[in-house]
Amino acid sequence: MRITFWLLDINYEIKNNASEIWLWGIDSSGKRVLIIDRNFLPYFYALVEDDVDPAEFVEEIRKHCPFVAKLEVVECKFFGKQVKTVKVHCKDPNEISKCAKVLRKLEGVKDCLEDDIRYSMRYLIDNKVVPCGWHEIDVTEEANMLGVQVDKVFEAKSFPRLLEKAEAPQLRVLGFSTICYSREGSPKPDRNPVIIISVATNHGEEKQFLVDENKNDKPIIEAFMNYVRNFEPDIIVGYGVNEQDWSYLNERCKTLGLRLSIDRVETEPHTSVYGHVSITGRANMDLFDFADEFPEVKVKNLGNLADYLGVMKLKNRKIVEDVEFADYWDDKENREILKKFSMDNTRCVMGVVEAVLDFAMQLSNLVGLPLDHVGTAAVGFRVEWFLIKHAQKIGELVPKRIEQPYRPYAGAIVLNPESGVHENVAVLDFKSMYPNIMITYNLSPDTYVPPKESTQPCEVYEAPEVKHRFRKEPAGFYKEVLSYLIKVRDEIRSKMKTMSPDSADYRVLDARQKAVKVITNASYGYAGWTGARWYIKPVAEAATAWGRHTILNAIEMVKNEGLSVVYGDTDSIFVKYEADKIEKLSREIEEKLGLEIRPDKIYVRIFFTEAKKRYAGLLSDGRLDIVGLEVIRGDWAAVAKKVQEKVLEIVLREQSPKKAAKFVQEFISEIRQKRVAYRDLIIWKTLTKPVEDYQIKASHVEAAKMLRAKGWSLTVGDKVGFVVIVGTGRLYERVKPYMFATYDEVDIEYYVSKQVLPAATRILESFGVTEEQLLASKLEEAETRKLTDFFGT
DNA sequence: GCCTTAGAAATACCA
DNA sequence: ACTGGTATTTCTAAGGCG
Repeated sequence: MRITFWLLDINYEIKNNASEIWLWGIDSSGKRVLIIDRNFLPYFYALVEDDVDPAEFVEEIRKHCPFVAKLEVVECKFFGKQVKTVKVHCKDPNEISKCAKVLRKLEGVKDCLEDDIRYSMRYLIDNKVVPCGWHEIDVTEEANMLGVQVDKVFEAKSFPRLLEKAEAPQLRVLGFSTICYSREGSPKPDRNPVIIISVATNHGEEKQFLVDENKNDKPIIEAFMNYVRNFEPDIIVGYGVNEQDWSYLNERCKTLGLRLSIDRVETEPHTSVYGHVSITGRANMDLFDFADEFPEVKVKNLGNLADYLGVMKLKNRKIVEDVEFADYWDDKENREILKKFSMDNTRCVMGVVEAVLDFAMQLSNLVGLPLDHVGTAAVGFRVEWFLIKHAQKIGELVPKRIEQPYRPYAGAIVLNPESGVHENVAVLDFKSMYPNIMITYNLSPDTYVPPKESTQPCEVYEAPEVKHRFRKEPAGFYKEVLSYLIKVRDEIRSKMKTMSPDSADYRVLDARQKAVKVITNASYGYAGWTGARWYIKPVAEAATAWGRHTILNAIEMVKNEGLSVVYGDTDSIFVKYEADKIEKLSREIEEKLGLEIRPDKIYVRIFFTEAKKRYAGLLSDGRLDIVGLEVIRGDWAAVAKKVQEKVLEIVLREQSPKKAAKFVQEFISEIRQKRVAYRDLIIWKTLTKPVEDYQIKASHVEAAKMLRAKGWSLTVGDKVGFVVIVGTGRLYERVKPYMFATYDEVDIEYYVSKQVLPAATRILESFGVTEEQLLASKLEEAETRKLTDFFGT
């Protein structure tokens, strides 16, 4: 019989020394199915020396690895060159690395390749099976002997065939969040109970599991497990669950003599590659992994993300800090607040997952990593899996990951801005500059010509400055991949133009084009990453060299046309706007340099500081665009950011530096009267390494140490929020974690002189306003007159 | 021992 | 744990001075 299914999760099992692929999916009628494929052998490649005949060598291999299941002589490409290999199949995936290790030492074997590709990924790639995609397959039904939690179990009788259909089936989504009770810092699963588990489903159910007065959490964890098993979710989602909740629940269950069983086969959640927690038969999603998609959110916590995405209708909901959980639980009235806080967290989870699920599924589908892997995989690995998928298609062997030494190379050009205010400035942008350079000049690991090799000049593209050479023919690996991505994205976007933005199809396509964009844009960075399997420094170095060449040529052409260039960075040129000239120029540049350039933004008015990468402009649609300045930095107190934003508003919209200066004076007066919110004084900084590893004393590290002294554990990547308090000595001697300090302790003058003033001055000094003038009280007649004298009345 | 200062460390941004 | 280019603040140690 033939069925169609949408792939949710994949794992493998070893039964009697043989391997089985388990495909978890949803069929076209909405049934949950498990399809077991027993017909796929794991394998790797043995690359043989040039003087060895692989056909004869097969016997030699069998002698050394008697347990191999099958040997095959195969012609492949490796970095574009034809190579002879023996494809070595084993019955048991665990034997792959052992066998490869033996063969590597064997004379006549150059190397073994692809022994580091996991069996389940091998299956997906070789059979063109894609997660979050529809397939059809011939199957026979078999008895559900293991009591697996699905409607039907099948045995595969063919390999799956990919279908076009893009839309996902109706999935069952369950979100949850937990609250633990601890009086001595971070909760420890061996002694601190889980007191609240809040659950919600996409069927609109909400449920809260609360401990009794003895804080006995065994019953609630059991009840939670039962709830999950009854609801049978396809996706379980939370925030920070890979690092926190799952391991805590697992450990806690051990302490309580329970088994955490929430999957479809009665095994415990287990940590897998990239640190994601795998729940067999379901997709475990950690929304924290998608927080990076929203760079505007500086402190990446659930509440901030939900607020940014506008998913919680309730504004000003009470936020309970971790340090307060125990106190809130112990207080009758506050306990209600804590309960609501927990339930709201789960509601936030449901809201955020709604906002990112389409994207996550499309990313999974595009790069080929299962939904639960793709979030935790770093950008480099997402790109790499996409490349591996393509390599298989064209018979290119996947290189091993080799630890490479870091060798820096030159990057892009940034022009010095013409500081001050300019009217009518257009930005000419090269479209996807690096990917298009890589396509145009065929920059790729398999087209690179090493310096030793000689070529005819007409055979190769030679990069300016660095002189790296790349064959013009045939099309390189990167060129093919990138051309495909760019083409697909253009197709999607033109299709979207014909659709209603409210339709479900539109949303899916939008998620798809975003996923494609992410992978396209990361490809240059991948090429220059020493950890990449296909790392070839000259590829990245040539891309930036062509980039510099291109932008410098374009600037030259702009100037020759009589237009003035006021700024430029990497792939953009800011010019005084003259509509007809710019249209003509774009065409000429495109023609001459072979790369697409187009006017992107148009600023009615733009302000440049003296510094590069820091400016603000008023767009023709009325929006204010702020770049690089304190307003958009996450490591400045909100007071400074708010003041600077307002100053920019006044300066750019009303063109009145005087009014802006007056505003700053008044704001400083407000701060000094402590009339600004305490939370606006918090400064957040990231711990980029373990606390002990810092070479110098830093304020956020000192604050982290204080938190640690009270039992709160912090890890690399955590943001530490602190305030500056009154006292003497260095700054790092005058900070406290914000939840440990009171408003009375705060050193207001620090915020005036080191936060608000610098942020305001950064803008206003260009207009002749000095710090002294900003500090002068508006009531002081003399100072006001100074300002008036300066600007006139 | 105190003060100034140049350079390193640290962070977060732009493209 | 994708790249290089850049701005900025704070810390730290060296050097000058008394």
